[in-house]
Amino acid sequence: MDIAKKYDPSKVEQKWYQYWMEKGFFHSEPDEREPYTIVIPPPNVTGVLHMGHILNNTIQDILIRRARMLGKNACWVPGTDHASIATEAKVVEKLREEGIDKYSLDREEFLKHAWEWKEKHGGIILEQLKKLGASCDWNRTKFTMDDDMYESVIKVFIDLYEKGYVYRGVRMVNWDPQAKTAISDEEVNYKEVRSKLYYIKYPVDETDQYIEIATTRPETILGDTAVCVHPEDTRYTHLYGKEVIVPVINRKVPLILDEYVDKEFGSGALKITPAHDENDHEIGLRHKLKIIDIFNDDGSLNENAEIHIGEDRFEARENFVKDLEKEGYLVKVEDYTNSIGFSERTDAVIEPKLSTQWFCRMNEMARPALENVMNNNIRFHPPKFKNTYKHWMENIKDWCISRQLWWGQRIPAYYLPDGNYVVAENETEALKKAKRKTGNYELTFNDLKQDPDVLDTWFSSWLWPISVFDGIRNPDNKDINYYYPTDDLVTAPEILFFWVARMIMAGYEYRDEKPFGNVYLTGVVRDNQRRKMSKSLGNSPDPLRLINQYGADGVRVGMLLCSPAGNDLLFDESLTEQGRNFGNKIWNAFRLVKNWEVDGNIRQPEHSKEAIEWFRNRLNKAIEELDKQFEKFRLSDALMNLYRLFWDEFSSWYLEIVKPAYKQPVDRKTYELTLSFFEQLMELLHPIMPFITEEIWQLIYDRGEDESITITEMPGKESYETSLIDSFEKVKEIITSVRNIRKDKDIPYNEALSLQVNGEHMVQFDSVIRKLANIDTIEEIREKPENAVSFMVRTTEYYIPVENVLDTDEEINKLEEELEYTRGFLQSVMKKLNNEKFVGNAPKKVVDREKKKKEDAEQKIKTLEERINSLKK
RNA sequence: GGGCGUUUAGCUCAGUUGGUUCAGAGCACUUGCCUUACAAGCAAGGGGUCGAUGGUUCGAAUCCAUCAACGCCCA
Repeated sequence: MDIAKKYDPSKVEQKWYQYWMEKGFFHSEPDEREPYTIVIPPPNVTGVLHMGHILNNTIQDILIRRARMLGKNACWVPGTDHASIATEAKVVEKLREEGIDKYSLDREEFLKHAWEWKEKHGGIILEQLKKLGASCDWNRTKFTMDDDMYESVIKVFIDLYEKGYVYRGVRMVNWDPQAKTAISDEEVNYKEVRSKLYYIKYPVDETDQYIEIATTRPETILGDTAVCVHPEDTRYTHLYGKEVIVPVINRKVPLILDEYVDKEFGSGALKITPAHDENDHEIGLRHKLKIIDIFNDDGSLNENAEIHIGEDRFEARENFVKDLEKEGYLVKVEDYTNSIGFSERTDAVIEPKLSTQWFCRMNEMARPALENVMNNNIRFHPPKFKNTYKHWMENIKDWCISRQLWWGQRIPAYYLPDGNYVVAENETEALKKAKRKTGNYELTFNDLKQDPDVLDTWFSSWLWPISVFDGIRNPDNKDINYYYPTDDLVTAPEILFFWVARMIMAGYEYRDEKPFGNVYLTGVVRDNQRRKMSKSLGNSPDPLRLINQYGADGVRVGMLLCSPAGNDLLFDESLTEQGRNFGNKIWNAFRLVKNWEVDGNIRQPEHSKEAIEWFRNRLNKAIEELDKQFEKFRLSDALMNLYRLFWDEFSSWYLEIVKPAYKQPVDRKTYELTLSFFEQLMELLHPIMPFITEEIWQLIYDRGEDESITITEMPGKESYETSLIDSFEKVKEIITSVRNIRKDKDIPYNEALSLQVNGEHMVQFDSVIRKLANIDTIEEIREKPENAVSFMVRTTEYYIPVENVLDTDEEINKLEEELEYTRGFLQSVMKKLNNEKFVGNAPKKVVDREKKKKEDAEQKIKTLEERINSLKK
């Protein structure tokens, strides 16, 4: 067979992916097998594939492929998320480029553009995942705005409303003046910003005194409705009951007392702006203060501000400071660093704003969600995230679920002319309910006005593990009953609360059951300088370029090489290169084996028989380890295990032993067993490197029309002998020592040597030693030979007789070094054994071990001493 | 400010309930090899007082306390 010297993934990968798709290997339908289910964390329709997706989906694919090969009915549901804010922003931007203003369109027209945009760009990531080899059940692809998914969300909203969990309320929300919508606390990024602290004096009414306050936001002075001091702050006692005059606009406001104020900060007096600060708002409620909202939705000042009307908040700040200065109210300005919230979506500075929004009460739903994580019904990997989760769940706040956008599930609340409202699935239902509620049977559709807002995107994705199987609308259908709860969820810790926690809540609320058994939290992908990968830094490699360059298998291995669960991973392209090199190693090992000429008439050499016996045991040990590693989600370790098994044990030891001499044929038995090992290795590796393993698996034997490694059975563990594996480790040490002596003494490999043994020695692998170290005879001796170099493996002494090349002094030096070390070692062992407390308290097993160490060391010392003496003669 | 976490070889990380023959791996590094599967390779080698201090223990990388540095989350 003619096989290329270098493995070329690009030719192979497309071929097999297409084959898998044509044969429908990834499709799942409920049957009598045990299900294994993963739902994908739906990527945004706005996004393109980045390294985070590569990591996340590589892991999911490994898990799902392994489950499939373990005989489970594996179902990986793919899909995308409508990402209301991000997508709407993109569509608005696109329209603007075309000269269209969003507000010149009505809702229906705008949504038409949004859907067009989604159709065009929405599937990009999913298509890219195919290049990675993702074995999703593509027939089940879902989108959070599909009709059935949409209906599920509305149904849940209504249900929660009727249970009293969903309510309308006035709250201080995080207002994004650019997107003109409220966003949740989780969508606000706080950053340290260098700003200014302004010290401003307010005249006290009917006196000639002033009270000084400090603020970073002087423009909000225009909305001040009080000045507050601490009740224990004696500096202001004489001013109790007075009024204070807001500078420039001369509004009289009360001086109030509240313990919230920090006496140490600035002058100890605080201006109170209930409409524009969360804490001020609470103080305002306590003291029944007036609330003056001075901002428009876009962040410009409105009439309530009295001056600078229409100016943007930052422009108004500058101008108002000039006013203050001119009129002598500005005391001083200091540089100041404070933390300011920015919108995750638009990066605009968040404006705390009072508004009426829809909220979802969390306390009741949080309880089972917390409990079932703490008691390990749902396991987090790594478990350290339980702490973070607990902290969050115990301090959970109600969830603001309305967004002032058009792209998303529209809130099913209908307002009546009298300000009342009803919540219903559709207009017809709403009208019925409205008539009943008001007793006014004259109402018509024209009297109903549906809430213009849509729901937070997470309010649809928290149902994902249920709604992809239509479990909200049809709670007893075949799919949901079979696939739910799903098995594993793989996601980033950044969305532990946004998404994971809420899915757990929805799971218990709507199925009375967890949504998944395990949550594997991946790390954050960073570059080798620990910087987060981001578009703006340009430090993220393009995953598709990497796949083209190194192959999907190479990228998957590269990604996994740096992926301990939950830790940040420092990705570097050299890792992908290492992945590619591993593929090439596998390929060349295959070339070697496949190019052997087989002769059915020759006998199987002894060394091959021995090697096969060893590797069979070694392989089964690895399989056992792999089972444990997968059980604990230690995927990096599993990869490293396979990497070393293939590279070191199989290629460097096993193949080197069974490899026939140049142009010589191999016996049939060895050939067939080697192919079988190769096949098993490919099967074990398949979940991690799906493409190259399929290619080779198909070439090892002639395969049938519908066969594939993808659906073949994973090799199961058989028993193995640890002692045999350990004996072979000694053999490796012997061979390495001989190689070192050859190198040391400049003895070429093709010059055969003889080996003499004094002490305990297993003859089982002697022919392996003969072959790999080029030894012609191995004999046991009782005396120290002359003219021989020696080495020790454990307690056994080995000699290689050499003529003329023995440097006695050097040999003695070497032996004396070893003697000294062994004596020191014995001393430390004796220290333990002479300690009565150790012998008395330590377990017998440990003490026996020390005794064995002592005996071994003593024997070794004796051997070394004798050898040195005989050399000195 | 509150909470959580991390610190082991040049780098990235393992290290089970404290106890195998001086703490392991991968990469990087050093040396010798274009040996007939693979230079994207082969053979060998060096490298760590386990962040610091104190304590518990016969015994500590592992348990406890304090401190330091870094990171994340919340405010």
